[in-house]
This record gives sequence, structure tokens and C-alpha cells, in this order.
Amino acid sequence: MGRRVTLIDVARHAGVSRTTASYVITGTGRVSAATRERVLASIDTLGYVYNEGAASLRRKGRTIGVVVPNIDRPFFGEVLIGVESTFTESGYMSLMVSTRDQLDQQARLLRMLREHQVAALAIIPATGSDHDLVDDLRSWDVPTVFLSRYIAGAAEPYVGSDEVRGGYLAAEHLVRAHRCRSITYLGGPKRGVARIDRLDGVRRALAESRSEVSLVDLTSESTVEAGIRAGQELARRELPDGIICHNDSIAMGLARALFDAGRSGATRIIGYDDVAAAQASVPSLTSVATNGRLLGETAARALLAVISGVEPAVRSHLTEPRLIVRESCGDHSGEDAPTR
Amino acid sequence: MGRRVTLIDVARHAGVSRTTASYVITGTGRVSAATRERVLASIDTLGYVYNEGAASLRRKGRTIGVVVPNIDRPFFGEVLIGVESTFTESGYMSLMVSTRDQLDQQARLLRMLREHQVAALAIIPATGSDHDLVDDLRSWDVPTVFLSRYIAGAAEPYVGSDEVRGGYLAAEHLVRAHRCRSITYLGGPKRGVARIDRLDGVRRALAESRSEVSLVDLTSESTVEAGIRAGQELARRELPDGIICHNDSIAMGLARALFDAGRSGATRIIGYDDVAAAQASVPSLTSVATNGRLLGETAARALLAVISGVEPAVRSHLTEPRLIVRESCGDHSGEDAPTR
DNA sequence: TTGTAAGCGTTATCAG
DNA sequence: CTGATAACGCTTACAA
Repeated sequence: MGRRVTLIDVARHAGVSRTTASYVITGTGRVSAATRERVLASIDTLGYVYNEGAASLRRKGRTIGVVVPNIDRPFFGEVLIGVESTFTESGYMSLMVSTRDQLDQQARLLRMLREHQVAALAIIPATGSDHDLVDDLRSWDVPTVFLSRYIAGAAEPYVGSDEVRGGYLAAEHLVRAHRCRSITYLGGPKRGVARIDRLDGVRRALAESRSEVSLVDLTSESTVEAGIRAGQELARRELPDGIICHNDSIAMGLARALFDAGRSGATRIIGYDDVAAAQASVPSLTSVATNGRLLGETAARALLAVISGVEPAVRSHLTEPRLIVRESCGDHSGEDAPTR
Repeated sequence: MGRRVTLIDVARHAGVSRTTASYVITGTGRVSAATRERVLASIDTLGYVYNEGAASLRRKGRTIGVVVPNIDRPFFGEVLIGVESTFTESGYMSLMVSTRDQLDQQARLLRMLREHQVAALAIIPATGSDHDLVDDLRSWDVPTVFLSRYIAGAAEPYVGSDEVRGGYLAAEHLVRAHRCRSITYLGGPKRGVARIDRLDGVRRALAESRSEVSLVDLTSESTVEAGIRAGQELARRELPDGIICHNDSIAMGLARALFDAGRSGATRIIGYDDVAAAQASVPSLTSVATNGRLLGETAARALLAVISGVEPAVRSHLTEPRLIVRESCGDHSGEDAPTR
């Protein structure tokens, strides 16, 4: 197990200076084709591998911090795919951490990322993150983008889907196509911005419809289990005409609970995110598609643009959600009056 | 925007040498309580942040490479949660990359990880990885563990669930509890080791049962869509008594397609991995639970043990899968003869 | 208990 | 086009 092969070894072996060797590796300086060949050959025979860490001591590093609440939530998984693939394609690596949606974890992990000198940061902030987080990141002074969740009242760069529009699309469909007169929004963290914005969109849609529509607002965790519990609860009372769920997991749990209660089809269900499983569920899930992967790619590209100096500051993007209509929101074959 | 604050600044400000400052930060040397306080105070007022990169130039680094085929497959997501949380708890950070299950991508990303001097490597190898990969990693000489997939014929450290046992459990249930006489194994990459092992277990179960049971072996992608297509195909012919799917996504797609064909309940379905959505699907999915999260934690711990010198070599682990019986494999209320 | 000094492997500046 | 030489920020014998 010999010593590590360093640039100096390569240089010696090729009969050039360290500088020249460095030039051919980074492609920076002007080097004659002949010497380049020689150096490349030496690298190969010596089995030299570039030391990114050492290099980062001088130039800017090539690792990027990626902060997510839960890697295993399907939607975040999609986002991560977009982020990671975009970065690695450009030669950057992603230091991914998952906060479990807890503020103390988030603080700890951000500190670690900082110590690792990440060149930029993409963050889906833990629910409850406030201006303290923004201040922290500002003082840190590294290009940052908020992804999928933003901090209320902070004008930081943000890439996400238009939540207001998403809520609007769902509610408008329930009211217009299905003549719903009572709607429940189910799930999500109480004060989450996504939730608030979507409810905003829902209310807007209700206001536009000229009929009286009642709106009930229920919070819950964003899991299948929570959806099941909520469904069991709801099934005991009179069901609303339509239920908009904070995500597809909740929606699937809800649908299952209603099925168990013998009330499948008794209300219209719309999910959110349109994850892969949505089309396979029975009934197949109508859902607001947000294209997490695209979101991730967009965020990554925005960061790369400022890292490479193309842009002076990170640009915000709001993507347009689409409503994917399937079976869970009721019959589309003809009229569809509420079956109260 | 001032210069970076370095250890030297801290030392000066606290009126000690760089060494002493370093000692209090790393907790390495013996420092008087008084000076420690002074240094800590200086760190705080100066806003010093430790430079992990610079430190790694001397001592071993604290980043670990994590290679996955697809971050967004639910099961891998679970595994990643386990890996990541275990590492960050011990102060290590995970450099995660996703190969899209392609060998060339995998090679490229491994090279990048190597240049980043990762202290260890956890890898779910891309399908088709062979001894070349093993050789590459061996020459690299960094503690490595194969996770969830191993390389056929290589005795490298491996943490995964007992696939043979998993296949056995599924088949045994179909044969014993449901008296199935024809079984199909559906999905997975043609020459994947998991697939081969599970089929092995299936055959073992069939051999143990004293009755003639036929086995059909169908490959497919591991997605919901592929499951749907396979289901449409299968529904056209005579269905087997039971179908064991390579994962839950396939199983859900399959169940949906059979439902659409009006043949729900016409066969018994068993999934694999027991992801969160399995319990919510209609019918709820019987599945072989592999506890991906535990797998990830185990692999991470095995690596940490050798990094920290507690163990001389990475230890392999095989975890025991469990069969979670739900509705999709048929009625358990009484007798259950095949309904041919 | 604290300080001195020699690296770690690369990049950047500035002459040749 | 090529080569010295000085950083970069930290760890770690070894000496005091």
C-alpha cells in the first residue's frame, strides 16, 4: 500500500513542473500538445487521482449543500433526483442531509454544511423555519435557494410551484365540474406556507363560483397513516362533497378508510403532487401535479448560474401546477350532482 | 465582506497559539479550563467557523460516499434515511449520488467520489455491475459495503435482507395457506441477484410442498407503469393462482390492471418491500417487509466501526424479512381453494 | 500546559 | 509555453 500519488509525482515522472501538470489537469493554462500527452500518460501509469479537497483550499469548492425534511417522502425524492442529477452533470456533488422536519436538526446540519464549505445551498426548510434561518443564511453569504417551501415574509430566492394556483385548480374543479357545495382541505402542517397559499387559492375559486360553498380546514401529518385516521374520523359524520388533500399519501389513506367504512365514492377526493402510485390506487387518484423533478432541476440550475458567474443573484421561479383528473373526484360521464 | 476568519485569528484574539486553539476545537490536547473559555469566547465573537476541508488535508476526512440507483424509488428512499441519519449523527456527511442504474454513470460518479476523498463508501450497485466494479473499489482501498445488492461471486462485505428467505416466505404462504398450484414471479431485472435469490427461495418452498406447483418467471421494469402493462397482458390469459411481485410498485400496478379487467380477486398478489402505500391500496397489499431503514443504519454502522478502528474489516449482515399478510393474497377467513 | 514548525496537495502569481 | 514560490487553513510531533 504505497503512498498517495500526488501531482508532484506526476510532474516528476513526466519531467515537467508541478504547475504544468496542474495546467493539463484543469485545462487552464496553455500547454503544448506534446507535454500534455506525456503528462496524461504519467497520470495513467501512476494511477494518480485528483484531490478535490486540496484543490478546494485554493479555489472555490465543488460541493453543494442540499437540505430536505425527509428523503423518503416520494415528492421530495423526485425533487432530489432533479437537484442531484443537474449538479453532478456539471461536476458538482451534493451533500444531502435530512432534517426530519425538525428545527434543531436543521440548525445542526446547516452548521456542518457550512464547515464543509459548500459552494451553494438548496434548502427545503423544516416547517416552522422563520426569519432566524434567513438571517443565519444571509450572514453565511453563500448562494442559496429555497425549494418548494419559502419563509413567510422573506424575499429570498425561491423555486416552487404556484401553490395558490394549485389550490385554485383543485377547488375550481370540484365546484364547477362536480357542483360541490361543501369542501374540506385535509392535512399539512398548521402554519405551513404551502397550506396557507393553497387555501387561499381554494377560497378564490369558491368566491368566483356564484354559489354558497362551505370550507372546512383540517390539519394532519402528511402520511398514509394520518390519512387513514382522518378518514375514519370523517366517515363517522356527514361527509363533505369534496376533499382536497395536502398530498397523495394522505389522499390514499383517506380513500382506503372510506372504503373500509363502506363509503367509497361518497365524496370526491383530490390529492396533491401526483406521485407514481396515484394512478394505480383504486379509485385512481385525481391529483395536482407539481413535477418535483423539474423543480429540483430548476433550483439547481439557478444556483449553478450564480456560482459560475453567469447571473449576479439567484433567480426565483414559480412553476405552474396541473390538475390530473382521474376517478377519485367522481364521475365525469355525465351530470354529477352531490349525492347527499 | 471581510476576510474569512481563521484559526490564527482566533488564536491571536484569545492570546494563545494556533495549536492551543486547535486543541480546544478538536478536544484533542489538554488545555486549562481558563484558556478553553477564552478561546471559545473568541470563536464566538469572531464568528469563526471550522474549515473541515482544510482539516481533511491532514487527518482523515469526514464525508462518506453513498451510491444509489434511484433516489426516488421508495425503498431506496427508506434505505437512504437510515444511512444518512446514522452518519450525520456521528458527525459524518453523506455525499449522495444516483446512478440511474446505469454502469457508465456509476463509473463516472465513483470517480468523482474518489476525487472527493470519501472516507468510506456504501453502494447499492447498478444492475449489471460485475467484478470490474469490485476490482475498481479494491484498488481504491477505502472501506466499502455493498448495500441491498451484492455482486455475484464476490465475497465483499454486504448488508442486505435475506432474499432467498423472502422468496420462500411468499411462496410458502401461497402454497400452504392458499393451496396455490401455479405461481408467477413478476418483475425485476433479468439477471439481478435479488431476483435470482428470491426465485431460489420460491423453488425451495415449492419443493417442500408435496404437491405439483408450476412456476412462471416474468421480468419487467420495477415501476407502477410496468406493473400495469404486465397486468393487462396477464389478464388476457388464464391467471396463475398466485403472483409474487418484485416490489410493491409493480404489485400495485398489477392489482390496478386486474381491477380494470374486472378480475380483481381472481388471483393472489404478494408485493415486496412493504412501503407505506401498501396498506392503503385496495386491496391492501400483502408484502415481504425488508425494513430498508434498518438496512441503511446497519450498513452505516458497519462502516463507522471500521473507520473509527473498532473493527478491522467491514462486517456483513443479513437481515430477516417478514411477511405482512393483508388482503391482496386472498381470503383468510376460512378455506381458500383456488377458484379456477 | 503551551508554542514551534513542518507538512497535507493544490492553485495562482509572476518571472523566465 | 514552463517553472519557482508563496499561499490556502489546519493538525501534530516535538520541544519548551
